[in-house]
Amino acid sequence: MLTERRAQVLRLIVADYIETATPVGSEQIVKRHRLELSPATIRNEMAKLEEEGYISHPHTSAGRVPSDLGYRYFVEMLMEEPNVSTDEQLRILHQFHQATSELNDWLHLSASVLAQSLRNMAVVSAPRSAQSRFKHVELVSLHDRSALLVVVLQEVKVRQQVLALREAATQDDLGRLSRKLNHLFATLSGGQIISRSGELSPLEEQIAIAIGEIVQTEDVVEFPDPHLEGIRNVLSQPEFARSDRMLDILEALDGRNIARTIPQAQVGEDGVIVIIGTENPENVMHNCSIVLGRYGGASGPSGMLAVVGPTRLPYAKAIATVRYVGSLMTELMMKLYD
Amino acid sequence: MLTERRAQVLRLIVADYIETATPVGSEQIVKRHRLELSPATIRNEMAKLEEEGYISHPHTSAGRVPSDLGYRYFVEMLMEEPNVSTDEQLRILHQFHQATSELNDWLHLSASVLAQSLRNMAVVSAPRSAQSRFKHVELVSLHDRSALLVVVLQEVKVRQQVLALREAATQDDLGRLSRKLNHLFATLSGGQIISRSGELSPLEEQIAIAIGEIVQTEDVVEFPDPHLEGIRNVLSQPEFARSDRMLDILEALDGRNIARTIPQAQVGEDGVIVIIGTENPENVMHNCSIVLGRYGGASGPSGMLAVVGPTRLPYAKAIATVRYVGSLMTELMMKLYD
DNA sequence: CGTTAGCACTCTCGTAGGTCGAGTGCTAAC
DNA sequence: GTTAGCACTCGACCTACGAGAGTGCTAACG
Repeated sequence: MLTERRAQVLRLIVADYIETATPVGSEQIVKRHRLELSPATIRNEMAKLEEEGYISHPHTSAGRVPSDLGYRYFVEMLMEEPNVSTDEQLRILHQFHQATSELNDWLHLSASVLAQSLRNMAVVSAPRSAQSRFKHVELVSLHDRSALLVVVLQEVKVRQQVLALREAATQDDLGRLSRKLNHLFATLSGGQIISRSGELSPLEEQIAIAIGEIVQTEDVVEFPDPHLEGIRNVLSQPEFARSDRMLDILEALDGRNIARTIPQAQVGEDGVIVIIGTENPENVMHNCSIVLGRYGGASGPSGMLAVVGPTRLPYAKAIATVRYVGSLMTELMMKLYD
Repeated sequence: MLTERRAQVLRLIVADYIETATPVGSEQIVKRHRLELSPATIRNEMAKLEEEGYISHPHTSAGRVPSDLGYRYFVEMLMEEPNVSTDEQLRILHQFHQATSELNDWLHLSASVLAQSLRNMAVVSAPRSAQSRFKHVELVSLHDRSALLVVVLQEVKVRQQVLALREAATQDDLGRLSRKLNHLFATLSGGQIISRSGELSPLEEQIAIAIGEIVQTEDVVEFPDPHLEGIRNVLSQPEFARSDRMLDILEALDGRNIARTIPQAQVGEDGVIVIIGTENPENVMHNCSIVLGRYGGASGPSGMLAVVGPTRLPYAKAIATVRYVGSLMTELMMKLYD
């Protein structure tokens, strides 16, 4: 536990560093904040803070930089969590009102808003249920032996696939078949659908299995259809000025493998969790932080939204904004799908 | 028109520069290719080539670098266009065989293959018709007053939208309605659908208009759903080593506004066109080249595939590979959708 | 006349040295 | 406990300099 004054010094170091991105020195700190203390005193406090691991030296004669532990302490104990300013709220609301009723559109929009607001990167995943369930199927004839299979899931996701049919079928045949399967499979899970496919005719069985597999794949994907926005914001941060650093980060994100870099921590109903630098098991993320939230009702499908940036992240604003945007998304989802 | 020998010198300069990315000097060139001439002679030829604008000096004492005009001459007159090597063909075919029958999947795959093969960036757009036409609609009830509208277009694209219904309707109502609209609107364009919506009941009209708008938006988009792959390849090229250059390029691509950067040139049936550096009207692309091809049958929906990289692009291989992958895609499309 | 050897010149790049300024840590005094 | 004073450290920036690559020019050669 830090003494009051020491904590304040830490707070100022973190705040200044987040703002300026340059190591902060003892004299700077007293000047900027008109402290009643001399730089020497601050230096003493800094020495203690460093001893305890909250800050560190890039090299002998540079100012101090918060360590991951320092950021953690800041987030946990020092930061006052602001509400999103009214201006900002209006700006965001305004953008949300332009959202169409297409799921992907507004996921994209949310990511975009977050990224812009925080001048960092944002990731938003599509909603996902604990277990996805079948809702509706439709078969559209393409040729006498091929058809487009369109599956709608309970979470209002639409999946599609072209099937080479085992036997020829007209659109009428397919219409009848769809109706039968819709009736038979309503609200079933992928596994259940597959296990019941044996009792059907060969063609029906083929289609049932295809449907079952589609429904099942949804269960495997952790963060479905992640929308990524604002990579450029992150890359233009000074910590990535060196181009090799840039490439490292891009490597981590390029391959749609963001899922790996975002730990599947449990986020409570309205909670937002913060993962700082080395707290992330993934190596490439060791100098990045993540502010992770969720949207969607307590039960039913829910999704993830996150802000990703260098550890020098404006945590307070990020947390508030993630929470705010999350709540807007929840609201919108309720309105549209429930 | 260049003399035979001068053209050969140009050819070597372009080839070497594409390979090594460093300005090529007169002595280097004779050594590497065991020419029977002295460096001095080459220098004379180089001076002429520079005078005529085919190559240039970065500074007084560096080797020569091809200009856009030089690349153009190379592509037009000097390059022997290789077939894709058999190894490469096999590698690509192998990857194509893993494609699922989902349109987006294999667009993605194609982009990925191109990017990997050429170690540059690839863009592949979804197929698009001159005018898109309605094929099938399905309404899935979500609530008594909201429904998911799923529209299938003739090009086997699926579009979706959540609708707040003007009046309450059960799934049965919606099923009947879908069947009616399917019958009524088969193979119509968006405009036609909208113009016929007046004769319908209010609810039907609402839905018809929504469908019409969905179909119409397809006509506006130039390169629908572009799949972008291999940004990292391009960014790790030495010409983008400086991080500000990287950001410039990312800016050009990040915002899904690739369409602007790729001129909508007419690409013939089996043709591949090459856009070199400043030939592109878009400023940001002034030190990039594009090798642009198309896939799809002569009539009916067709799409675009392209390789994008620095002007120092392996043109010969790029053209061959774009052509090859394009033909595979055409084939696959015929098989699946026709 | 085309080709070539010779040579002075130019420009980049890497290295080494030198100064400046910001910041630290320590000591001693208040 | 706080502070002034001070020596010290180290990166950032500038300059100088030599090495290396490459050029352009001139004059000689076949």
